Amino acid sequence: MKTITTVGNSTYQKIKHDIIFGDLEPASKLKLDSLKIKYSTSMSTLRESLNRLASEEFVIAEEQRGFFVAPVSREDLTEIADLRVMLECHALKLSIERGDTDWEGNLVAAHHKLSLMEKQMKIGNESIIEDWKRYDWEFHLAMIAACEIKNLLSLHSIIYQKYLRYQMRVLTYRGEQAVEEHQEMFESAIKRDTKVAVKSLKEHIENGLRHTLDAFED
Amino acid sequence: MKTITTVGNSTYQKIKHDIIFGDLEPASKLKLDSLKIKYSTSMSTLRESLNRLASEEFVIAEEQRGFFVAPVSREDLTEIADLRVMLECHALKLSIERGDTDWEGNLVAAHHKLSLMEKQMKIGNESIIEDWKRYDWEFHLAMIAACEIKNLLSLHSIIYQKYLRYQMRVLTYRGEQAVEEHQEMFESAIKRDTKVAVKSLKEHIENGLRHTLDAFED
DNA sequence: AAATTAAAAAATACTGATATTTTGTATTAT
DNA sequence: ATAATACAAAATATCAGTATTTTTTAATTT
Repeated sequence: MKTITTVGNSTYQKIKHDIIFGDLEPASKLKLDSLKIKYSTSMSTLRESLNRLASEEFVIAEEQRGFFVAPVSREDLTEIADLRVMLECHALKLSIERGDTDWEGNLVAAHHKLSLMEKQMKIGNESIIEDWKRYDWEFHLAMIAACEIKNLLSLHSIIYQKYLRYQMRVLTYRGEQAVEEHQEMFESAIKRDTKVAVKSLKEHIENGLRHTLDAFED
Repeated sequence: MKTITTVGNSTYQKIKHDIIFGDLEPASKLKLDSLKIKYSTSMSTLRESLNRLASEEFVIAEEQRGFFVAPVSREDLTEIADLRVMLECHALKLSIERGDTDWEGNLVAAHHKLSLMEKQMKIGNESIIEDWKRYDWEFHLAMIAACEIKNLLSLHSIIYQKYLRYQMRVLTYRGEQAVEEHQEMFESAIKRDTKVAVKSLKEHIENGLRHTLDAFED
């Protein structure tokens, strides 16, 4: 992404990325002086970014004691997954009911791109994990995009990213099963079979949760 | 509330209060120089607060163009109410299943205090609107407090406050009906009748939405 | 030796000032 | 008259430095 933006915004995105992809260790102290150097920005700009992240709870702010990366735990992961089921299933139901031709087109494209990535993952190309995860996000977003509820989509986006952090921690590929689940969700969405689509999505997330919990180390 | 806190945090709370209670007009420009004076704080501290509020979407931040109070609309209100139904009903179901003696005790207390306030409102004491709304919040929170899902409670808290802003805009008392709805929710929760409690809560919010939409001026 | 106190070092919270960017206004060209 | 351009004013984004608060370290007392 090469879009020009403010220093504050790009710092925010970089730190968030580093939290999600594990470069910043959960529960670790975020020392302002070090971060100032690492992200080459000034104190106030850095603090603005950290305040935004604290609102979304990627960062914990303790008054007069500074900032910490949000800790991880099995309970938190389980909560996040349950919320994702609730938000994403609700959005999916509405999206299938309301989706028009453009929605279908974008969904077909997103699914196709995700499939290509999954084929790469299958043959063991581990260098594309970040790309793969981006296409996974774009597919899930394309599924629910037509729900037309801005407030729901923005909550979902945050929850999805928190879920992603846990996936990145265990970094094991669920393989053929996840591929089949994506395929089933996709086909039933196109067929406008809301019931099957929602059921598949719920199982997809719950299977992912079990898989991630199994690999999760306290 | 007299708890000592940082300048940043109290500024954040004051601005949020002023947005919710309508002192800061929806969609209006938040000029940094004026706010700096109004809330007697410095630029960076002010900007930290605005960044937090922007994350929660009480404020809209446009890059290089500054900050605006989040606009209001009928669509937004409807979205907020629907989300509140989804989040709060889910939390209530779990809370009733998991609630212990302490939960019951706190709930009884919260309901009692809300009832007292509602009696005051009934006899036309309009000076206590902020207190009344605080007790309404404390009652709804006490209902769902035992759900034990931190992530759910924090999302709900933001959505509730957004809903509250709309209520404060129309500022008309729904009267006896809302009182009865609170009573029914309360009694069925104590009886651990999840089905009735959840149904009452859903109707309570939906009735409130209709009432607020009717009084809402574009 | 353990606990308490006091001084120091380190880190955070905050302020005032500078540098960019945007917005509004007037001038010129079509 | 309308559109495009250039200039001036206003506002935002950023930086560097000061003031508090917290944490660490060491000394003192019980």
